[in-house]
Amino acid sequence: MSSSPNLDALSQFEWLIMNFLWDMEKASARKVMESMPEEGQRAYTTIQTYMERLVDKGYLSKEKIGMVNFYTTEIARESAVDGATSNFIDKVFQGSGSSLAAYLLKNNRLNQDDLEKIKDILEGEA
Amino acid sequence: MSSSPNLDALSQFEWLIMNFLWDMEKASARKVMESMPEEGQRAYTTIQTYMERLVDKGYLSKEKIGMVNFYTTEIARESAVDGATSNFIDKVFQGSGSSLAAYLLKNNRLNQDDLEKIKDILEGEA
DNA sequence: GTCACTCTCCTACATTTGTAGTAATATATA
DNA sequence: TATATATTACTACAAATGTAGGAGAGTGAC
Repeated sequence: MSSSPNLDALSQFEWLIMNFLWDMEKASARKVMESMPEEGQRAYTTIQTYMERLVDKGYLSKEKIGMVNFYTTEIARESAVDGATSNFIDKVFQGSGSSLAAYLLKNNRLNQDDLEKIKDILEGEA
Repeated sequence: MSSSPNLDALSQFEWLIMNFLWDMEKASARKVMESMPEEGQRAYTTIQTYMERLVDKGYLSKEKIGMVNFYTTEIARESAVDGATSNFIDKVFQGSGSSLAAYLLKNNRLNQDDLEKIKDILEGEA
């Protein structure tokens, strides 16, 4: 809902957590832990620590209900995606979004369906 | 030339350095320092430290000529870009390259020229 | 009421990252 | 040759990140 206060880049694991929270709206650390995929398996307290730090960074807020903390996102997914994408393009593609786009198209990162969808978007917009 | 041994993610600043080295083929720390843009201004020894660490990580190699160290890339730009892009797509777009592509198209990250080029690519490939 | 369980809060600690100073050495110059 | 300058190698240190254990407080089952 709010605009990003300062955009610390999120780590891989922080994104895992945030993505889950953006989908769920609100969840406890336990819930987050249980939802983690293979690579996301960490000790319960590790997850807790991550989430507390995300609160410190302003990405999450917490509300205690009974004895359990529930966490909610404070930053809109769009802003986070936006910031991350900008940074990524800046550092890896030296600021050129089209280089990234060209790269995606040329490196078989998109399947036929994707290409069709993109074509549709292009037709619709241009 | 070689394939990436282990793909530590590079930081913003490390990308600045690597991008310069990929363009120059070979350069001294001083040269790298002088080439840095505004945001890349750091003490000379800071640049040195970064470069030494990139050697440790296997991204660069150094060769001493006279009393000066010259650094060369050991990892192909393509592998690095590839790894970074995969990681980025995984963490931010949950593995969906087409989501990223769609995002680029929808968020005015591409200008008219870019769009034309992309259309050309699509026509050529599909 | 007691035991087992679970949760929060606090603490800890190794590693990585960002940043740079200093000592020793080589080199160019006056 | 003495001096200023440039370079490397080494060291340092704070902050951030990854990871988790332990103490203490509720709670549910008996």
